[in-house]
Amino acid sequence: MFRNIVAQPNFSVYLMKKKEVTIYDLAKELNYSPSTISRALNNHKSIGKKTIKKIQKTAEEFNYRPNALAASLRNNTSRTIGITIPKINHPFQASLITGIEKTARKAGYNVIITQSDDKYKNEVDNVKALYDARVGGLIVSLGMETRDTSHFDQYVKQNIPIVFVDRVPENFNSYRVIIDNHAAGYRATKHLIEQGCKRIAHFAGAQHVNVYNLRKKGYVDALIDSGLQVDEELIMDMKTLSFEEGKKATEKLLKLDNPPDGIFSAIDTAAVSAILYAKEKGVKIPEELAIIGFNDDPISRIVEPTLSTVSHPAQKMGEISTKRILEHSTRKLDAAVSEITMLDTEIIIRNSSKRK
Amino acid sequence: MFRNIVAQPNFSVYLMKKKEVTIYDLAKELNYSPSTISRALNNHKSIGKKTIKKIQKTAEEFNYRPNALAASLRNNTSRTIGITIPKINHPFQASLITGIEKTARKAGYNVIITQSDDKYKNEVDNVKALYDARVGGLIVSLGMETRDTSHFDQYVKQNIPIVFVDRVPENFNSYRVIIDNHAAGYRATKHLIEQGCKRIAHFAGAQHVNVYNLRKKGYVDALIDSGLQVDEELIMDMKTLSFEEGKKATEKLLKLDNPPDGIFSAIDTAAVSAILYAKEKGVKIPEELAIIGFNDDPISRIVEPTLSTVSHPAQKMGEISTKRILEHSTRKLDAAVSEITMLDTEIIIRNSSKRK
DNA sequence: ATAATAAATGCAATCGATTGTTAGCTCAAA
DNA sequence: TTTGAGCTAACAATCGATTGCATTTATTAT
Repeated sequence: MFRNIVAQPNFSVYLMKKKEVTIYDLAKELNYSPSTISRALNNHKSIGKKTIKKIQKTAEEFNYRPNALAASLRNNTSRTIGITIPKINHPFQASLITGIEKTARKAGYNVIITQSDDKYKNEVDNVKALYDARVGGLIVSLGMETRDTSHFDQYVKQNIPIVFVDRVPENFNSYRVIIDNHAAGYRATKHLIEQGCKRIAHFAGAQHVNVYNLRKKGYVDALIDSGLQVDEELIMDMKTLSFEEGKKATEKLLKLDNPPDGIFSAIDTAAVSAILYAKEKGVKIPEELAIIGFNDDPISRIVEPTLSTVSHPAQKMGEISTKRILEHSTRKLDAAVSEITMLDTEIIIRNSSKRK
Repeated sequence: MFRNIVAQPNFSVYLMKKKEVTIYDLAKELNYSPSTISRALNNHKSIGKKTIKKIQKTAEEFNYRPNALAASLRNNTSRTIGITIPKINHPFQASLITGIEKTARKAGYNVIITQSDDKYKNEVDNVKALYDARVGGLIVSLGMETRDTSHFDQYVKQNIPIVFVDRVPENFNSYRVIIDNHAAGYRATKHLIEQGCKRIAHFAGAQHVNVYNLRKKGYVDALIDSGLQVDEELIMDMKTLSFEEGKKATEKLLKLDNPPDGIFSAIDTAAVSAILYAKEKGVKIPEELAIIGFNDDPISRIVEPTLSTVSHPAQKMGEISTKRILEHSTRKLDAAVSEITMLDTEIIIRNSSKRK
């Protein structure tokens, strides 16, 4: 499987960690008290300008690096934000993290990341581990299995802000950063109708998850408002909206006596899968079957025909979530605040649905 | 842009953090000393069985959660791994992180993530910030701009293990987890030759970055070994191997008097871009132009024709990197060890290069 | 020159968990 | 009854930075 090459040049002495430089060392060196060193390094106003200069210069010479653990312990607040999301290597979530990390770092915060893999137990464990690390705030996108949210209670008790993003709980006072899934689902469906679709199928996700539930509601409402029938036969329930599930669903749909002429998929992956399978079966897209997805994943631009979709401002959501946490300490709110930020989505019309 | 809805139910009392439960509280409650509580919670052998039971039960009842900051401070080692990579939202790197996080969490470690965005300054800042957080180990994939590695010296001095992964420095004693880029480049090129290509172009990345340098060397060596000419005109130097760069390069190549009949791209993105552009220009793939990429990104399976590529065991690399760090404390090595783990790659032959 | 004010610095406790050393206790064998 | 093995558990120092309060020094006004 792989080769290993080991070389070990020198022993013993190096095994001991060298004593690190602390403010006490600097204090001794410069004949100041540790308090003065500490204040000088933090540019405290009660310390003289030249003193600050001198101390900071020496600190640099000595390669002094503050111990954030000690500071956090003393202050009882750490400049760390915890994240719990289902999967890091999904385009939407990776972008979400990117936005969080960038914003946090600018503010001098570190980000600890955990992934639940959509398992409830993992989520609970992660939330505990982040608490143990005494994060200053928590950003969460719920796992598929999560129905109970009591694992977050301890944060509220300690007034540690929680921001739920995208996949959020129904009943939990906290910050929320979401998109208008209902409106997005409505518009995506409406778009297909405008392109002349009369029988539109829907690839639906797990219905206890807010985003999938609302996208479906939007779909249903758009049909009703347009005077089209809602046909349960055309609503394909899926667990993960994966490539495989998308294929199976498309297969089923195409076999119907009265197959659909449009598909709104709650996730791009399944939509792309539908395109590929339908093409394989000789169905013309978009003429015979118009398709629209959700997320604007990279594959949606590459598939042929390119996939129409709903874009989800992932990085922006991460950025706003982080800002909520950074602001929290400034504002006089407790963690049980219920503040919802709803971002706009954008329908991106590409070739998989453009008939005119 | 977005709507905000704020509701604030209750004030004052909740603003103060409630005092957290500590081992001292448990000690008082149970009439034990804090030392006993601490040892009991850690299942120390010198504490009686029933005592441990009783203490752990009470801890649970009181919702006690250990303060990892305090423990780390005292022990001078934190169960935290720091990561510095260029970009989180790139498929390869997202998978790398996934592998790291999973392995670390199984061992009870947290993962702090930072991204350099391929900027040297960011990388330096991040490496410092992670040091300040007193991580127990560091996993790094170097940014494009990095040529000097002195920002890692402090880790070596403190015997904090560093694992470089994928994009690694030339001269720095540490752990390294890499793939055999030379062999991969060689085999990819050889594959095109076997398919009958006589004039093979190469999309090359920045040559001071080990992975791109070696892929190119592999390409050149394969040509030479097969008695083909190395034509500098066919080697396209690119900064980021992006979609746009791929397109421009393909444009240039197709305009040559004697255009290539094969392309080996050091990254999938540029390869996909080449496919799309060449198709648009009426060039038949793979008949007139065979293409192979590198990374096995999701888009490589979706593009038409599907892209042949070299798969990079990203999660596995993350897993192994993490294990190196976890093992480090166990083994009697200092951080200046030089241990290289080289993983195999796999050539995946899809339609963009299969002529026979 | 002197009192009064402002500026600069130091003292010592604190955050929560860990651990080497010491001390108390139980039980059994002699 | 005595003694020591074997358990249990406590004391107190430690990790490094922070900060309210006290104290010293410098500066200004009168």
